[in-house]
Amino acid sequence: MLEELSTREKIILAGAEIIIHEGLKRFTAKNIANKIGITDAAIYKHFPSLDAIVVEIINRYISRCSQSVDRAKELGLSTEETLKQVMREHIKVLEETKGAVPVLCFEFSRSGNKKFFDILHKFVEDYKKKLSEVIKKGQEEGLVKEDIDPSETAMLFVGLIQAKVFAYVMERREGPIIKDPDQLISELFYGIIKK
Amino acid sequence: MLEELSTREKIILAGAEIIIHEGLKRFTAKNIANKIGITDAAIYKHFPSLDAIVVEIINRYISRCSQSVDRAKELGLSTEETLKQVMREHIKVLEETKGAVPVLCFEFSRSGNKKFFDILHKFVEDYKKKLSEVIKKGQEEGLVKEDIDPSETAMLFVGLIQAKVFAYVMERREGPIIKDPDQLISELFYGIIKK
DNA sequence: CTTTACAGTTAGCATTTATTAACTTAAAAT
DNA sequence: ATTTTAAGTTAATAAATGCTAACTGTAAAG
Repeated sequence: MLEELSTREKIILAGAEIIIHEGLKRFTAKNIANKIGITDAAIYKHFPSLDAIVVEIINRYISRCSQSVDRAKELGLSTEETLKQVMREHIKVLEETKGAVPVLCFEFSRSGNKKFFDILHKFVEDYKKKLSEVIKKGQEEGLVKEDIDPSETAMLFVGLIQAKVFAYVMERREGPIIKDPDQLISELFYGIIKK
Repeated sequence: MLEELSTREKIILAGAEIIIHEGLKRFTAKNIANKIGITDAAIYKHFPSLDAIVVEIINRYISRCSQSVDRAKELGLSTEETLKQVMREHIKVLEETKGAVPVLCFEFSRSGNKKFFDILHKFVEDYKKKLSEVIKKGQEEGLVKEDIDPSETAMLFVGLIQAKVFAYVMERREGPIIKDPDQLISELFYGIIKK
């Protein structure tokens, strides 16, 4: 294929792949190095520490997610369509990253590592805020129920998508994580009960 | 408090607490032992390996979840109330296990560890089957929308709960994971959109 | 040409980890 | 009263891990 990738880039990709397919316990310098045909020590020519690789992986995911929300908002759609578009964009990013970052969130939000926590926390807060605004607008327009908490629901959005990754993995499926994004969105929007 | 707990029991509780509050990387014999005032070697008087502790934590959660579905079904409630009761029971188990199992699911579903994966897989399939039956009954009775897939929706149940654990962890909250279970159930049932 | 910088190597160090072995002690069983 | 067992200890081992240091080759810059 296109072997034009720099070693730095290969490290990031191999690292993400390990997290996705083998779990955090296998995210070690040796495993990453093996995967791309160098030695573990060579990793440190490109990154000061393994933590730095994780930071890079997270930051890339975060910026893509944030951008995708902004992109959806800029389309000038109705509130309902904006919300749906945001979800669709999020699902797209998730598919491409196979849900690696949720795993990282789970682990590093609790690892006592302030650096990670601050990055992840800031991201989640930012994302929640952006989404909350759309939901709040929906409430003002009489579209969304008044008794729901916008920021709670925003987190539900994010979490729900991540849970789909779990189902995907547990059912040993191949192909897309979310078969029918619009069905999922519709269930969240209109519930599962008739009328 | 009630110091009547056996060491074995303390190990399981301390282990779960470490997983939820400090992450999997800190799930080590030494950390568990420190938490309950014994040495790491003493752990092995009660469990053959650390993996065995994880298996025990997962199995307990699983059997309680399964039981709670059966219990809810036996109450002879309406389909709608049965579904709600199942969710309430599941949330109760989740709270009592402090959300450790969803975290483990995320990690071990991709760790390549066949032992863990098989346990989780069996659980998910079983749980999905039981719940699907209730949902299907709901569809036959005209309660639940026809265009939803029962087993997909069963997984949605599980996923919703995972989403809540994610939010709980990311927001560094204390206390209950799900503040208002009935609100959550209602959102799933009736959606977030008005009418 | 020579120098310098880069990107890799091998070797090694300090630490951590899971686990085991050998020993102690106190309580329960005989 | 003696033996056995359970549950703890300390000490040790082997392997893995993160990371560093010293070295090597290559290729661009001067």
